[in-house]
Amino acid sequence: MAISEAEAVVMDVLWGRAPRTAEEILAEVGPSQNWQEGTVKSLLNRLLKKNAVHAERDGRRYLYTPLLLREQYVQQESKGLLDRLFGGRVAPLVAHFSEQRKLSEKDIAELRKLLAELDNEQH
Amino acid sequence: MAISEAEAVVMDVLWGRAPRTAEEILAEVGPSQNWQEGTVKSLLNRLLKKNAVHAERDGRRYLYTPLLLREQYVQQESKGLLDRLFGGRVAPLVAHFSEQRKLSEKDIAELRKLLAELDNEQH
DNA sequence: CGCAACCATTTACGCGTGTAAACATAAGTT
DNA sequence: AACTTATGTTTACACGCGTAAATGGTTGCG
Repeated sequence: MAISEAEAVVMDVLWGRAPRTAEEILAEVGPSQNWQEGTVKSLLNRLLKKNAVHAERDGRRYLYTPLLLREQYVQQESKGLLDRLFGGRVAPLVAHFSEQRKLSEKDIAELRKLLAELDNEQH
Repeated sequence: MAISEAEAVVMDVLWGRAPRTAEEILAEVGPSQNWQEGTVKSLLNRLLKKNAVHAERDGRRYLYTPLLLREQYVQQESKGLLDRLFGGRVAPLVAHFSEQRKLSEKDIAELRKLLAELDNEQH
């Protein structure tokens, strides 16, 4: 089962640093998200059921560690979008942003560099 | 309210050609999706409520036309992903696909061309 | 030992979604 | 006029999600 958006927020905290306690997660995420403790606990439990995190007892509390890797998650999400909207091809996606003028100077510079590197690997 | 994935499938048909009757939509989408008539009707009604499509009576049936443009939808979806996963920047997204070896030769060629064009516009 | 504090687990509830059955209505046919 | 057919509208239902209250267990303190 896919992990939901709220769950991904919790994962983000764990991807930043792990292991973490529920309390720490709440501290980091509570302000921006306005979540109560119970909310975070529920999300953690759902993530446990989905095998996206692991919990290890540490005295009276648990330490949570991500099992699902950020790379995997990003991969799934981006591939989904790419397939649904751009026929699975990257260039049309970039073209889309280009038309939308959403390419910054920095983006362009980095893309150039990226292509140059691909060129080098080539032979 | 955002339009859901199943709803987007219906929109896709309408983006391909419009106006269309419910029957035509079902004919195009039923085989791949295994949907019954009622399902398509429900989705159309929800899209109506969301003002994503317009329905015009034509005798005993309706002709459905998209109001939400494909460009708008693609824009929302891609921006959402970009912001959530890549800090709103395009280059990291492409880098991600590059690392994943998801750039085809064709992609690379097109990206090169795109950058060249951007270069021309520049001055 | 009994109670308070601290965490976690369970339960809850309204909402959107995917899917469809049931119902309504109008028009064509006999 | 009654019956059938074609279409759309309403209602339904299970499930995941966002959010949190209620409940339960364990540990430290008086």
